[in-house]
Amino acid sequence: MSAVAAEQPGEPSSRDRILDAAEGLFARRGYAGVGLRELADLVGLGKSSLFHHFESKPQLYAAVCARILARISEGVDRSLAAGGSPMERLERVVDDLLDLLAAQPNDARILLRSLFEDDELAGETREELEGREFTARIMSSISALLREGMEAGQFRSVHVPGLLLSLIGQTVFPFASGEFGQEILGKDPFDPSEVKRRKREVRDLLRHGLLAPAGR
Amino acid sequence: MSAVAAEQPGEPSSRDRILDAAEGLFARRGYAGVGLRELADLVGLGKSSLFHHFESKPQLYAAVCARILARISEGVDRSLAAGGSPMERLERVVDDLLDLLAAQPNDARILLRSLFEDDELAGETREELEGREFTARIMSSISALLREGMEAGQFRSVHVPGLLLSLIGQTVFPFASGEFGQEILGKDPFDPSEVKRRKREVRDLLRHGLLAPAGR
DNA sequence: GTCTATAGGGAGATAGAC
DNA sequence: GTCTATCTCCCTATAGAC
Repeated sequence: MSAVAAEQPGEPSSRDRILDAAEGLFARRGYAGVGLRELADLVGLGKSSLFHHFESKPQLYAAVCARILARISEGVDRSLAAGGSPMERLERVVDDLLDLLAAQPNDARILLRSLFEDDELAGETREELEGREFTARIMSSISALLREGMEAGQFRSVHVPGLLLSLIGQTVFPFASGEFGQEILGKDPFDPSEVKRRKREVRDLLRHGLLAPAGR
Repeated sequence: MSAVAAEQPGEPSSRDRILDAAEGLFARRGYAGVGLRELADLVGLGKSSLFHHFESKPQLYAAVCARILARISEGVDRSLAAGGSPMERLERVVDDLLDLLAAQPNDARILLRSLFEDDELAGETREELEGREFTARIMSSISALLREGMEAGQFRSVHVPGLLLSLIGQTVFPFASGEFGQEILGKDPFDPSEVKRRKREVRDLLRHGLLAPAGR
């Protein structure tokens, strides 16, 4: 079903507990800021045991990123499957993505952080290739949707790649902005009422910024 | 004139050369990913000499951030000073900010990265307080502009803090997205033609997403 | 699959000569 | 204002017992 092995609900494997803990640490302090000693302590293992589950620190980081991208890619696939007009599908993708980012507080930060670390991940490990595939899949799905909406005349003519970056900035960034976002908003960006508000904001900007004049 | 001491053009001081080099390194690898040894080598100094100019690594980092925020704050002040309708001023602020981020390739990354490092900078150094003041000044200026536009009836009714985060996502994020942005766009986000395109994109989204129906 | 022990190196920071 | 030398600590990773 998924590229990540299916797991029965029960007690999570050591591998999964390591991934969970690493995700939180990497989100807070970034790749270089996390020590394997700290991670091992958090999981309740000896430091060396980590190397039984992952070859190296870069590979562990890539696995954390790949798992997040897999979640998002599957979410986007699900959101797009339900059908509807291009605008209906786009709004559903955005809504569901915001719900997903709100439910997984580490995702937005790790995603943005990973974009900034061009250097670290220069390898060709399985996890890294997986992550790149998921990214490509997500981007091409949404690009296709935008092009379809333009061809159907529902969207005005826009530069698709540019709009993709704008959308990421509007959806992912607020959940990664941490204390800054909290201070600006006056409340936690992850608060359900704030998530709802953001959905409305993005939707309004899309409707008035994307719909062709004929559609208004 | 400015909170940062005025400097004659001539050969830059050691302090400035350290700040310049540190800015580039922090942008590429983040706070924890940069070693002072590497920084010292890059500047052409011994590692210990850095401590003559800065008390500690966190303070150096805060100084780098404060300098960037000072540049942006001054830019925003200048952009707002010229007058015009709220929409004209908002568009000018955005245009000038995009020009500034394009001209200073490290700024966007360091700004976003610094938002993610809630932990590291818990201190109360002069540099850090300065940075927070600049941030507050920038945010309150733009917030006031948005509120003025709403009260004047030129902007539709929006949630000001939420729109602030959206604007940051649309303007700052693309310049921080590095190789990812380059791959999506098919060209360097810092390329003049792409900067021009982004100005147009943000402006179009603002015009069609912000203007009150009566203004259309 | 987890552990202890350790290798080999780099980190931030300080002391004190020049 | 820059240097060399050094302190102490932590890092990733490996070896090998259990």
